[in-house]
Amino acid sequence: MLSNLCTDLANGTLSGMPAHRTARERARAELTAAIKDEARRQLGEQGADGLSLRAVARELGMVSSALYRYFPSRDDLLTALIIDAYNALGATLEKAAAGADAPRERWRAACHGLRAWGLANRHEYSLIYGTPIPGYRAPQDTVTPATRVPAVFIGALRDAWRAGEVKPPFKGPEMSPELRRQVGIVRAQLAPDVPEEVLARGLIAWVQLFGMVGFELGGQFANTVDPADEFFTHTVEQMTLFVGLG
Amino acid sequence: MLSNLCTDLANGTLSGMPAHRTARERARAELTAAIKDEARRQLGEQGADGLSLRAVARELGMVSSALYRYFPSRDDLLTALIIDAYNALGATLEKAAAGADAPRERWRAACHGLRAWGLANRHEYSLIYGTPIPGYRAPQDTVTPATRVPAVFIGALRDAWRAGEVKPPFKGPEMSPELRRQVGIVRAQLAPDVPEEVLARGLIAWVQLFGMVGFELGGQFANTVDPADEFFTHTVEQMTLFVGLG
DNA sequence: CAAATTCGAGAGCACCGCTCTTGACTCCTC
DNA sequence: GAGGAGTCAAGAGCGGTGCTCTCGAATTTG
Repeated sequence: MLSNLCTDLANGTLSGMPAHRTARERARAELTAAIKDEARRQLGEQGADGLSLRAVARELGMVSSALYRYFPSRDDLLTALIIDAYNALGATLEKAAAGADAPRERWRAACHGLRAWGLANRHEYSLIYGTPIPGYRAPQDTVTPATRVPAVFIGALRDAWRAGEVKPPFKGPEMSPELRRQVGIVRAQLAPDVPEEVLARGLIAWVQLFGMVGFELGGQFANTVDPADEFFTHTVEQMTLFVGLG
Repeated sequence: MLSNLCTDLANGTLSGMPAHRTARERARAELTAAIKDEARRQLGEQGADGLSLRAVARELGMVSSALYRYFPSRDDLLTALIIDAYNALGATLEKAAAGADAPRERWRAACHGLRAWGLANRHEYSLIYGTPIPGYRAPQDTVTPATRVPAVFIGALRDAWRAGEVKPPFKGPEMSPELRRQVGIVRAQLAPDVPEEVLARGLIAWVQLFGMVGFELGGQFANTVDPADEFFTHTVEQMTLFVGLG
């Protein structure tokens, strides 16, 4: 349990700062970071399946068993990479959105930012949004970083609504009470003043966006709209209109 | 090469019929089927990663090396399962669509059929539409069966157009010449009379649909629209309207 | 019947995640 | 400053994986 605390500190999962009171702690923090870096490198080359603890240890010039002092299992190492990936993507989107002024431009920027990040870090993208790794259950630690990504989109939509800039182009079907309730959960947390109908459209566009990036990464567009740059841009415009941000 | 022919025959990948001239050929065909069945069983339990040639052989009471007489590698076994999955899904959707009369109802039926099949066969769904297995390249044999699935949707859209039932609810952005050309590839093959604008909307809805099923299977809807029945139905209606099939 | 082909079985290679033990090292406390 | 507590890298080892090769037996073919 003391060792767990140290691991948490080294992983940066606690809000407390490094401290590094002793040389041992500093060495531990550095080695933990080196392991994650090498693991991320291997992840980028061969994907999650190709990530081998033994290979990481080999590359770092140590024996495989030594690595278990830093990450109790392969899954724990993967969890650390997942958290880092969520944070990296979240930061990227926040930055991309911050570059635009009007809410609707922030929405567009976030869409294009997501695709760009996914194409540049396809294995990390697959790690967080791809087929779940069998037998792996994401621990609670991943929830908070994961929230940063949708927050960018919902934030843009919320601000657009407040500025009176959201006008859906056609009337959709009625929402059932249960669906209203479910959408209301998100609403209560992030956008209490936006109507459920608008949030539901945003959610549809959100899913469409991730479907598109997933299809492109999976090569499902082969022989049709591949390369997908034009289709992506066109679809973002269509879905932006659909949401009412056009 | 002769053995390849026999394998192809046993797999049913050639259009020729069994023949079974000798007892050996019959035994080979039966064992090949048994291997695929057991592999499919294990796939359904633990996913593609959990599929082990040794475990399949063990379960069938044979030695692992004997299995290589039937499938030259694990990837070949996976390929056979992929082809079967495409065909099973394709047949399911064709049947679901055939149950409806009006084209727009066939479209809806295909949407709901896809989700139902994906939920009932999640690992097979992931095999064909999930994150690509690293290092695995789908051979040409998978292309034709894969085409059956989109053909159902495009067929419904085409028939609806011919019946004059397609009316997009709002004018979208202009399509670039390059995007027109890309969409035109699909158009030329399956729906030569449907305008590119309509096909592009259909493609957007298509991607949205797979994004939704993928999100649901991946548990991405947790704590929001989960269970996703209501959201799925609502979104299908929205996207059906978006395409102009409403 | 004899030759050619196909088959199951076994041994073996290199890799994997993970566990346990051992001996050396560092740190904290008396 | 010396000891004990805690931490560390290393090694051996377990059971698992995909895959290759060889060998003798069975079956099909001529």
